[in-house]
Amino acid sequence: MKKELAKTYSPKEFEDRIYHEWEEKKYFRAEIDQKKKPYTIVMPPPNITGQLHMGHALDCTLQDILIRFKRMQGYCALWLPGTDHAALATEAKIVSAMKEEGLTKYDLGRDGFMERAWAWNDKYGGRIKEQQRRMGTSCDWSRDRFTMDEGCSRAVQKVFIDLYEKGLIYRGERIINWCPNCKTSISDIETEYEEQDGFFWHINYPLSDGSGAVEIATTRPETLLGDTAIAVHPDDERYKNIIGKNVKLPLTDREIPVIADEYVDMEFGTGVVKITPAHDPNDFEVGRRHDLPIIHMMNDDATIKEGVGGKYAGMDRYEARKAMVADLEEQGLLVKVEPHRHNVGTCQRCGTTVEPTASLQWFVRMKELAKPAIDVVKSGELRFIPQRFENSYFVWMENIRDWCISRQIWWGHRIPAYYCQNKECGHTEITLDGIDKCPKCGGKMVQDEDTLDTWFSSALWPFSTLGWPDKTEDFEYFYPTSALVTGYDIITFWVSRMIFSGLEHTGKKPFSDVLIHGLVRDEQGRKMSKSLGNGVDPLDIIDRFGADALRLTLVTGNAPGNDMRWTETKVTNSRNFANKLWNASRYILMNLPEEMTGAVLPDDLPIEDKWVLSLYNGLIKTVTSNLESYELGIAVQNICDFIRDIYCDWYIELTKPRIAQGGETARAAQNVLVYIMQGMLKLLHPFMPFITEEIWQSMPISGDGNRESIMISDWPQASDELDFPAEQDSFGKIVDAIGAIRAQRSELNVPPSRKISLVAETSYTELFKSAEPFFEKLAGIGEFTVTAKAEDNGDSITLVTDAARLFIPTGELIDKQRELARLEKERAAAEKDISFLSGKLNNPGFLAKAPAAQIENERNKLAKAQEKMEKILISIEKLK
RNA sequence: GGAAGUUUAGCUCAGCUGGGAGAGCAUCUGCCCUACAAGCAGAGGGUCAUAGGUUCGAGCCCUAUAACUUCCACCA
Repeated sequence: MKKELAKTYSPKEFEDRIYHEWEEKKYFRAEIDQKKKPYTIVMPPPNITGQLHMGHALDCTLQDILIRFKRMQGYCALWLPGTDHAALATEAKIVSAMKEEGLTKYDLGRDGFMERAWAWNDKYGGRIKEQQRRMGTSCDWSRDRFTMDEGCSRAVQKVFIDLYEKGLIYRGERIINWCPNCKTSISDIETEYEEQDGFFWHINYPLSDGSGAVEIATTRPETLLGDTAIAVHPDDERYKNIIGKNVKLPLTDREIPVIADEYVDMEFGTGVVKITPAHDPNDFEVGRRHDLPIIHMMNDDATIKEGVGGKYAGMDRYEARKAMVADLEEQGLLVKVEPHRHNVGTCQRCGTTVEPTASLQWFVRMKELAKPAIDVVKSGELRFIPQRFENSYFVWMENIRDWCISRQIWWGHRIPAYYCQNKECGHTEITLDGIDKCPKCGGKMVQDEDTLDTWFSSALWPFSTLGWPDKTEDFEYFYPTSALVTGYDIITFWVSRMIFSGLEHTGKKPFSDVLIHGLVRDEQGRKMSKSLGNGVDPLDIIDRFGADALRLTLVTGNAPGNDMRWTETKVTNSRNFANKLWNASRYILMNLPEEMTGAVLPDDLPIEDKWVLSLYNGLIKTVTSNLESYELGIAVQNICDFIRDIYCDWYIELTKPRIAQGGETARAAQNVLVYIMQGMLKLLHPFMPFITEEIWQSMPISGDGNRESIMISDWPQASDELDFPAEQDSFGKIVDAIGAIRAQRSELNVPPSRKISLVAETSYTELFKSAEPFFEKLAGIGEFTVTAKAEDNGDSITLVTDAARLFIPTGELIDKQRELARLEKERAAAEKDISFLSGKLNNPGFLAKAPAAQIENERNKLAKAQEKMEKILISIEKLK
């Protein structure tokens, strides 16, 4: 029912209220309807450690736009929300919170710690959902999921077992990245390399036969405790004679062999490499080829191990390095120290320098899984928007290495592997049900202590959330999902893993389109980060400007995959636009008759109504196609431009005289005003859901829109009945003429309050005559004459459009020179046009090869330019 | 070392498959015209990074160059 709009736009007054209404009325719920087509988006689950930041706000906005658009288009639209347990990130937070109480996780034990972790989830898991509600997210909260809830956990276990049975998961000793602070393995992509200044220590390893020493160069001298060989290139003439000999390993009493391996680069360093299989990936491979022993020389906290470390045992790795270098120097084995800049791997979570370590871990064999995941994108069945991101996806997938999925932490899905404690037997059993007795030997079975990489569960998100592995109704109906919206920063972590997991476990791609967005940066283009303190809090922006303004800001002028800079003036602009729309609506409502119940377009409409309807019809087509091709920024630009420039600045102003006049003509205008307003609100609704709903509910709504909420109204359809190309073109001539007069008035500093006379000479006399009220109202014309042939006495200012010559009599003598100069400028401009266009049309190549429509178009432009030129020339002649 | 992106008005950025360069902000001018000064009407401002090429026609396609950004790999 119609209700009053508040005097000023203050989103605080209605945003929360409207959201609750929507939620109460269950508009967000996707009820399966076999008559409708499904449209599904699964939300990238935010971490339970987090709170809403600009990245989420952007992510949220884009998804909400798509889902609201599709819902209005008549799809059964499901947006499925949820949260991620974020294994290591969360555990680290809990551990550090406990530290303040003076507790470690070992004080609590595994069960006690898990209790805390679940309590943490209860406390913080819900927070971000409240924040998302404030953004206006229309997701189906009844289907809310968590990566560690029962269903998702079951999917994880099932996948683990399936992969194991297919031989795609194995346990083995490999070099992994070990974080000595988090005390867990991390995967390759969780390791971030940063360039650091370091040194090259040149150390002499004495030959055991006393025939001299071999100089090696290393950046990590402490690892020599784990050396089990030194290597040279087999073709290296310098060292051929020492291959097979032994060297004395400094600071120890061990002797190790000199081996030959092609891995060694003769050009680099001294051409001799120390081989530490336990602490370097390449050395590990060399060690395997040469069957070298693996000596672990560090504990899990990166202190030197008892037993191998001698006097250095117990020291931290850097402390040991210092001590060892000092000792080497003392023994005369240190040849030299060179500064050296190199890349050092650090832990993505805590920044600690990782220690590559040979360790017994679980891995997913990736080669086989990667292939179909590459093919599905290559074939175009699954696409990235923008497409360029497919490139890095391919590069990563094609060079993929096995994925280390076991983590030495407690918060996560525990690996369903059980090991027989009987050393003779050593049987491994993978099972969903706990098992304590070995099926082979009857010995005691103990479950693997480790949990799974957090991405192992998020990789299953598109189907685990829909009930898989059960063939639920949801899964059957909504899967595969339609679009995935996420930032380019997690394509490898997440998107790629969902793709191969979906294909492997469900036999189908998990989604069709991946819409990639960029990062929201600060005003100086820096990443928003906690350490810099340059983050902008979306909630603060919502408090001050409203969620609609925030959303509009995030989507305006942004193209897929591109970063954007955050500035507050952008939000002010968005808020100003909202205010504009608000006031336009208020104006319309103020002038509507009480009894009006809906907008009905009369059969017989004046030209300006047809003009605006025709433009509006074009807008529907453009915006719909923009949205369908993920051009969200362009779509919203088009909508806003129309609302501001066409609807407010022109059409409302055009109808004011009619409204004031009252009667039939006013009634028609009111109907058109409301009709288009409804349509604009619908088009804008996905972008600015709150304000459009608030206005919608205050409007007299009829027809298909006679519903209680814009959210569930139908998306506007372009139609031939709204298409008036002739009127659109004709009225364009009036708009041109008024524009020309306004510009001239402004140039001459004629105040808007002062009426001027106008004589219009045109062949469109009827058209111009009928437009008199517009000239009066919008161009400040007092006396208005339209004629097919004007008496040109040379005492008027003459404006020329391609449809008319417009004379503004000055009353007194005009400055002939100045007027001539102005006309001369116009003539030059017209001449430039003509020469450009006729040049084009005289070009045989253009005529032969350009499409016919293009040629026709250029011909029309030329004809108009020539008409205009004729008029200008006449005026110049008269003036002279 | 490999790859991708960016370079367009003073600033922030659009510009879909090639058809005479756009928006917002900022600047300047004039306006409180009963929806809106969070506004209205105008104006100025660009060799589309550089050099070649393809084409009837290039901001857009190709090649090279420069600067900046990012991702991947990682030689001890």
